[in-house]
Amino acid sequence: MNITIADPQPHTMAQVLKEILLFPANGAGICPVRDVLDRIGDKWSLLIILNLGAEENLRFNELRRRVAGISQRMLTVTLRNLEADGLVDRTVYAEVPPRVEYRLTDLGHSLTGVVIGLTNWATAHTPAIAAARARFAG
Amino acid sequence: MNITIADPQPHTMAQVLKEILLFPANGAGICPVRDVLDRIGDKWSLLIILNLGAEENLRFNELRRRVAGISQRMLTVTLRNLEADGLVDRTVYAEVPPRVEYRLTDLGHSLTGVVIGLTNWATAHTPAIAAARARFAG
DNA sequence: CTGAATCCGAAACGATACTG
DNA sequence: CAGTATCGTTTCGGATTCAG
Repeated sequence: MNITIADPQPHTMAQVLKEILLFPANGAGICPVRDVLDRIGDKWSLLIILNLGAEENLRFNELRRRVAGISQRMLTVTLRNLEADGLVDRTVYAEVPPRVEYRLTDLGHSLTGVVIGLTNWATAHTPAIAAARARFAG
Repeated sequence: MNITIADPQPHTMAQVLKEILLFPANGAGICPVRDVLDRIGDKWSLLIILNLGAEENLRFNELRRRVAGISQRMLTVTLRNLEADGLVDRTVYAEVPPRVEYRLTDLGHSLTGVVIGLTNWATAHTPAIAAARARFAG
C-alpha cells in the first residue's frame, strides 16, 4: 500500500495547504501543527521514536546507547513525555536488577510513516540546504 | 503522482527504520533528522512555510496577520533563517513605503509534501493524544 | 511598511551526584 | 539497571524602542 501525500502540481498543492489553514483550529487558539511540533519538535523525541520503531522494544540503557549523545536525564524526561502522549509504552519488570522495556504504541507506530517522510526529505535535501547556507553566508 | 512513504506492514516498517538508522550520518556527528529539525522544528518555521505554500507570495505584514500570535521580531528572524536555508526567497521593491515579498523556493515547495503529511497526522491523532494525556494525568 | 537593536524572563538542556 | 534531584548554562522568544 502506498500513502498519497499530495499532488505535486503547484496550484493543487496550494489548494491543499489553503484547506489545512482554513481548518477551524488554525487562527483560533490551538493549531494541530503547533500541537504536534510541541511534542515531537524537541531535541530527542523523534530520534527516540525512530529507534523504538526499528525494534520490538528497547530497554533504557539500550536506547541510551543508540541515541548517541543523549543524557540520562533527557532520555528519562523525553520518554515520560512520549508516554504521557500515548506514543510510548513503558513496562517495568519486578526483577533485580530492574528491567524496563519501552515500545511504541499503535499511536506511536502511526507516526513512523511521517517520520520516514521527514527523514527522506532531510537526507535528500541536506546538501542543497548546506549549499544555500554557504551562499547566504558568503 | 503519488508519493510512497512506506509499507505499513510493521516488520517492513521496522526494516525501513533500521536502514535509516544505519545511514552513515547517524551515530557519527551529524544526523539529517536532527539537522532538519534544527531548522523547521522551532516555533514558527513550519507555520510560515504552510502559509507561504498556500499563496504565490506574501508581504511581511500579510504574513504577520496570517501567522496568528507571532511577534515582529520572530517573523523577521525566522524568515531570515528560512532564507539562509534556501527555503524562502525575499524580494525587495524599491518603493515608498517599502514592499517586500516572500515566496517559497523550489526547495521550500519540496517540503510542503512532508508538512502536509505531518499536518494530516496531527489533525487525525490530536484527540487521541489529548485522551492519552488526560489518562496519564488522572 | 519593514525592519534592526536591546533587554529580560522562561524554558530547554547538560553535568553531576545520589538512590532503590 | 533505571532512575531522581539539584544546579548552572544556554537558548529561545516576547516586549519594547528606534530607524530607513
